[in-house]
Amino acid sequence: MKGRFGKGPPENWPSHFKGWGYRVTMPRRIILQILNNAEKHLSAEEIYLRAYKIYPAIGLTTVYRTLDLLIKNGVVIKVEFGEGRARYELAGRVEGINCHQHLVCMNCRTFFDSSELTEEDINVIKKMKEKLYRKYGFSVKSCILQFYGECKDCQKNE
Amino acid sequence: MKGRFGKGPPENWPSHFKGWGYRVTMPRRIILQILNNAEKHLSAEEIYLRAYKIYPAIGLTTVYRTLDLLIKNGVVIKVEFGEGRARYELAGRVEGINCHQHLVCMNCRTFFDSSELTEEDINVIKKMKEKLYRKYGFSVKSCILQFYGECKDCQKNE
DNA sequence: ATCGATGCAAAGGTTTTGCACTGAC
DNA sequence: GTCAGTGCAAAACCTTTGCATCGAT
Repeated sequence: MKGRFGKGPPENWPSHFKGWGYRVTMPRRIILQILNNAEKHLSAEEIYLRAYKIYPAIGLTTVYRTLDLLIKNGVVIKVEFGEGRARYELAGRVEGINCHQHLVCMNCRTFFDSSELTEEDINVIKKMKEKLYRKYGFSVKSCILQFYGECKDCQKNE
Repeated sequence: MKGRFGKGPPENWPSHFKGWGYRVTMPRRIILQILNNAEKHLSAEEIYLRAYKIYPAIGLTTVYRTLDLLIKNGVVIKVEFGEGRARYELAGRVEGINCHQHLVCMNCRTFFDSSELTEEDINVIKKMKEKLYRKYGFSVKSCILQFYGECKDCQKNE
């Protein structure tokens, strides 16, 4: 199971599992489809439950293993919001970088996406990316901007 | 154990545990001291091991509970690098926001800080903060910019 | 003296591993 | 027919909880 990280996700990934040298199986097809249709960051268990409805033979183990594979190939990003479980989302490519913006309420622990990066934001991130390459030889593939604070509701109930 | 999130860390926090209405105990003093001297992001176990050398009576449970307390009071930030365990670091306040920049190698899983935010970077983050408040009523207290990619060494061995 | 804080042991929850079986190539 | 991929059960981990005891105030 060699990671091909760096090549980025092929356009038609379902069939391109093969392109990476991996076998195309039902669980893999389904997991990718679920991630593609996901309206939010899903946990491994949530992915498992959705997959189960379509293909009850699936095991949670396979979900974890497939996610690892997709992460290694740069198709999926693993995110953690301090809940004690990881969440996964498709890496959407913007300007050569996959960039996600998350808000986490430190009080009630809710979290959500805010994918509202302006052109200016993206330019700054691109500059940071270049600087990190010059300075550390580190090649940035994706980035997560996680803001912690208090959500509207929690501020009210202060 | 009421969180006082939002007030920010007092300048002389060891003695100010008391200021928050909490008792000043040996474990708390030691854990804070360890975090203060830490050269990197420490896991709960690493903190425990360091504390143990100074005060062998300490328990891992207390480490977790003290960290929760410090997080709730905005003194410590909990970070996750996808290792399956959390790490903790002191929240250094910059321009009203605690901001951290992390690099994580998706191949070898090493990670490190790059706390090199330019004035421009900080301005952009401040703008984002303001926008998030206007748009969602979300009050940003700290932010983590996590870059995922490949480190120098892993690129060589490709 | 009170009651918050602690340590231990046990529980809880997520993720990983071992192994025999299955199915994609 | 091979061997990568799978599912199950068990193991491994990290973190939290219950409870009796300790100690800061």
